[in-house]
Amino acid sequence: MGASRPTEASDTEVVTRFAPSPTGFLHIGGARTALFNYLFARANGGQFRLRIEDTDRARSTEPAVAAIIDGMSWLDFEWDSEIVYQFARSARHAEVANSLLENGHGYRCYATAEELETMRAEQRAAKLPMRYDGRWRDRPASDAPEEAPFVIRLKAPREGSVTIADLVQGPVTVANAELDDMVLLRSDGTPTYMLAVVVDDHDMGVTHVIRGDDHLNNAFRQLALIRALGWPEPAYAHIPLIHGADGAKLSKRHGALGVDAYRDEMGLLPEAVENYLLRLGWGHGDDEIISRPQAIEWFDLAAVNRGPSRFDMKKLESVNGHYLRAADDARLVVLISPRIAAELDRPVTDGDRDILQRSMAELKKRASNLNDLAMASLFYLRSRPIPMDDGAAKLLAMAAPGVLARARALFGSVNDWSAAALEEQARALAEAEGLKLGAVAQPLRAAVTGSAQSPGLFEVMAALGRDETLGRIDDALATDTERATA
RNA sequence: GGUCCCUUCGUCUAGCGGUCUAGGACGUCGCCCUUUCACGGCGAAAACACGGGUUCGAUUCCCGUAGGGAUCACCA
Repeated sequence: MGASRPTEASDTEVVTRFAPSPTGFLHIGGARTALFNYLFARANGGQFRLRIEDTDRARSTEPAVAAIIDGMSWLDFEWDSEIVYQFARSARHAEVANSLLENGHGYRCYATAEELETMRAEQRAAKLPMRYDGRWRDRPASDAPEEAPFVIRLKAPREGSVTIADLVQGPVTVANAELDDMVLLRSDGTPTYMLAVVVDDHDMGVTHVIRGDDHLNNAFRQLALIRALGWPEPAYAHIPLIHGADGAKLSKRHGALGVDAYRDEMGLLPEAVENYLLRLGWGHGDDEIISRPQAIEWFDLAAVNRGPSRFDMKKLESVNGHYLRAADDARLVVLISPRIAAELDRPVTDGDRDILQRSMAELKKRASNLNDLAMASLFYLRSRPIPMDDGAAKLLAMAAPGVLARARALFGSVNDWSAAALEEQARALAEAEGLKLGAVAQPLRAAVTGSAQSPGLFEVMAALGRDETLGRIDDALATDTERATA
């Protein structure tokens, strides 16, 4: 791969990147980092690139790479150019480290791991900050033990300080004395993360590094490397991390889930997750529901809050409910079909899809996620006799004697099987019986839907059709008789 | 512990010296709509962490305190 650059960016074009390490799924915090990078690039007419940081061979896995790409695709964060795999570029990383040896900004360090551990233990005991003491920094090459393994360290400046004009955090200054000479190339010749990011960002033409603020401290070390190399400095934007509801950091070990879980297990829509993530740590006046194009127009790094924000599932669900109601009915039918098939333990037929499609407008108002939507849709598709839940059984038991039977007789003679006509009949019956409409409708709802809650009863009856509706009422009547005679 | 960052309703946020008796959203609680449940509508309770400055005037600027977070590897 050598010094070739995957894509050469022009001097003025904005280039951002999302650089996850494939050690697990794409978690929610990573998704937000990706979103901000994506939005910033698009807002500035620049490029958004994806880099897989797989230099940690022990922890990187192929399925994780697939999961990240899958998550990015689901969220529709389209990246430009090809994906850069960091491990494949290790020769170039080594080349850069060696060039530092030549220009005097790097040096070989022969300290062993045990030696360094002893050094740290002493520092710890003396309550001193734990830093590499630079023991090989100025030693002549003649001191080098023969055939001994060594690492290449950066000869970082020890005087003065560095200030980063962070686009989110504002100016942040750290004294060089706080930083030690970091390892760039390990003794086995592989690059460290610090070296790899700097080289890859440079070679990819990255102009704006937008990442979690857990990297803020790293930025100073990376800047020192960039300066030693004489390369142009990117702009930095360190966005705060997302915390769990308990205020603790949301990590893979602590409650963070992959975006696939939000999709599959929680039944959320990608546009809802995106909207929620956008509003977490960023705001635009009182706006809550913000479309992708609108976000691209409005998004700016300066408005990103500096403190971490807590993840609130309730609000995410609410935003999802909004997008669910706005979603196309046919799309929702497709999305809930697999869930329904699993629940019913049979394939979803064209007829099923047809009735779901016709009922979706009402169904989706009652759900805030696809799981609930699927569950609420089930009663349309169950075969007779449909199961009664407790609420339904209670309604049936408490119904005025004979109303259900008289309603059955009445509907049996109805010719116009439309919601409006059915309602008219029911109202007439209620009036004749001296009952409120609810006293007639509720037992009917129980019989027809098996539940005490459902979309509008007459719409349901119309969607179910005459035969199915009448059959279900008959089933309820039959069990009622059985109970009476038992 | 060192260094760095942060601090407005329970949560996400608006606010960028006077318009703040602090606005919106989620959640919570009422009411309305209504054949149930939702949706929708209306309304309520709910916050500027604390202490000093600066200023005619601080939620807004500065400094402390407290609290929270990040980071200190031949991991990324």
